[in-house]
Amino acid sequence: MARRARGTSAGLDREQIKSAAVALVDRDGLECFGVRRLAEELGVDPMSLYHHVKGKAALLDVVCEAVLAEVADATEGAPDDWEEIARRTAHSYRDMACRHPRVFPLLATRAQTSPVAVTALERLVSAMRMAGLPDRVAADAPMVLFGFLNGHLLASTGGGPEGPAPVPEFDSDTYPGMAALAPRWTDFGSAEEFDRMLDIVLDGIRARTARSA
Amino acid sequence: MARRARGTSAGLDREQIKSAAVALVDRDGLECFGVRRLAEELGVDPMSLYHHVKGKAALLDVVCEAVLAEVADATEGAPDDWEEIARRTAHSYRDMACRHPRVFPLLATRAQTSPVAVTALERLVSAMRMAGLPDRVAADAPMVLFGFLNGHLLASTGGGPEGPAPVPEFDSDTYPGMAALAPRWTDFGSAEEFDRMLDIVLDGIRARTARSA
DNA sequence: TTCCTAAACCTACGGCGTAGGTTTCGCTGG
DNA sequence: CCAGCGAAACCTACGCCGTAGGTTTAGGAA
Repeated sequence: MARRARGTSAGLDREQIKSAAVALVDRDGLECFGVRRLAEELGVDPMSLYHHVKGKAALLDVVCEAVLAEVADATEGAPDDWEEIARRTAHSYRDMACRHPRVFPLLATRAQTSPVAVTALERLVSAMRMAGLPDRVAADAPMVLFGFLNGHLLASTGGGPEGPAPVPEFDSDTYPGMAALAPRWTDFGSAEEFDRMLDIVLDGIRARTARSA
Repeated sequence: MARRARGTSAGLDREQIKSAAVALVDRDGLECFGVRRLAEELGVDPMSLYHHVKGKAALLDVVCEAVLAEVADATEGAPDDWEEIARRTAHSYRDMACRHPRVFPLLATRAQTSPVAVTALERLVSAMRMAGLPDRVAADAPMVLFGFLNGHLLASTGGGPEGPAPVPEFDSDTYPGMAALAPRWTDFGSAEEFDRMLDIVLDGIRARTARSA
């Protein structure tokens, strides 16, 4: 890397740092991510980054914020059907996870209270209440949904673009049930599997609504 | 720490290392965990650990294995009702997560193919098939269940014994639905909330079973 | 023109994981 | 009884890491 004279501007700004950070995590993973690596990527002294971002933790926050923003407008112009909104949100969230499998563990681990996350929740929650779902269900449902989404996508993206580890074989003597079902798991991580599971979760919300009515 | 002469035995063994590692992560968290720290805790040279465990990654594997073993015999002597098995497994899993909130992110992030995990799954899956659930549902259901468990417990333990961050307040103008439901979220992370959500998931599995019949 | 500030760079520190080498204890075969 | 050998410990050293604190300079404000 060509060195820069001391007072010379490197033209750094937050936006540039943000996209470089996302690209770096996408390419090399969280393990390798660091201030020095990112600085090298940008052709800049590591310490220069501290003028724009507080430190490594703040950099990771920025990365989260960036990928979460991609999922923001999933329900733009959708009907007011809460189930349709839930489906679109879930799909949009999954698409993001597939685009950034190495960033996703960061999202699932941290509590999401950023405006974009809250806005998406608000859209879903208000549609549910509008449809007459009891508050109890409308409050629990999004938690179940995002619990499932985070857990499943964490497993099915496997923290990398190689996708999840293939389901192993099971000894049919000690694990007869597992061995019998193994063929059903060959599509682990696929869109079809995701849709089936999402159906189960939404079925649950609907059933719970019916019960409490 | 008192130094030991070079050939003197420190009486290290895998079991001792394992429990010390779990205790260290429980106390100080994953961030601070490291070979040197653990060695200091054991009153031992860092390099001595390498005689028993391959390295840091293997240490974390050992920690996972240890806490997962705690959840092994949750369904000992349970009836063959798949729903009861699912409930017991879920509760036992949650108890473990609450006991080791700082270890849990490790579990949720890695694919679980260890014998104890497979055994627990086998118990659930075979009960489902015995009860006449279609293979399609019996295959999907555990994935939904553990997806939900991992995602929700990750969020509700918040990676530390302080529990999750309290749900923030919402501006009732921009987020009317969220603001209205906020009182319902004050028990976030509680056992009651967990049971309600588990009910929703099990409702979903039951509903899906009914539909495919 | 002069000065100030923002943004860059440089140096240095303590901590990390771990590769490779050295020392000593305790067992075991002769 | 003792030679030798392997296991288990220790020590040194290397190259990373995050970042605190200091220095330099370009460019705008007075």
